[in-house]
Amino acid sequence: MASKHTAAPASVEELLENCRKLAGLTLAELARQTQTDLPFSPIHAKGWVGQQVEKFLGASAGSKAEPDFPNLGIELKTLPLNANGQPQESTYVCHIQLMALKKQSWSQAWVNKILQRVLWLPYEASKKIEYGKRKIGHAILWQPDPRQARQLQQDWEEIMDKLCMGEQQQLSAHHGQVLQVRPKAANARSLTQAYDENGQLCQTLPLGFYLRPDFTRSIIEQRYLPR
DNA sequence: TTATGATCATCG
DNA sequence: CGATGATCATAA
Repeated sequence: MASKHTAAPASVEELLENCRKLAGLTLAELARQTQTDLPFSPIHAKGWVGQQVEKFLGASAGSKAEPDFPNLGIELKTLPLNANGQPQESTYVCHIQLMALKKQSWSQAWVNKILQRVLWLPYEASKKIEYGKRKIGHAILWQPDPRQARQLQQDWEEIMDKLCMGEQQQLSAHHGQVLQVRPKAANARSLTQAYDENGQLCQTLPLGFYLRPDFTRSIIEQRYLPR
């Protein structure tokens, strides 16, 4: 379903070429490209940049069982940068299905599949810059290096161990070196079902996986290392 | 309601 | 003042 969307790119090259067209654009120019208006109040349009970039690049929207570019196996993530050119916030990766987390292996984990190939698209998010004048940067097609892969798997296994034991109440964003678990909900009153320590159904906060800012920081810094 | 896109705002 | 927990918008 891509009625209002650009056609999905057929190749990585095509996708990267489209990214080059985005590089340097301001958010106001992006809005023109996607035939949208800049949000009246950015505070009430938190996901706006990500959604417009999806539209521009022809990512599949609202899909839940596939990466943004299913044929390429690539996940798209916009990466807001602060005034110092660094990620300030954690990056949401995916929802955690608390009712279906039995006996998953890291290699089969949805969060792992998403993170196999990520197209990072950094952009200026400093509030010192007027919203419409913030610029989009150069895309980075990334795959975790061995060390990063190890860190991710380690955190995931620690987290999943607790979740599988029904200990989601004892989990917090404090766990995990690079991958963390945090609430992912409309608000603190929206609950979802899960099993508690005794295997009994209970109501709990919906959770999601997030990447810590230090981790995404290291990803964009990799680009400046000699190869 | 669940999942996507995220940032906000308070607290330690 | 950075990180955690809370919150906002939208699609299906």
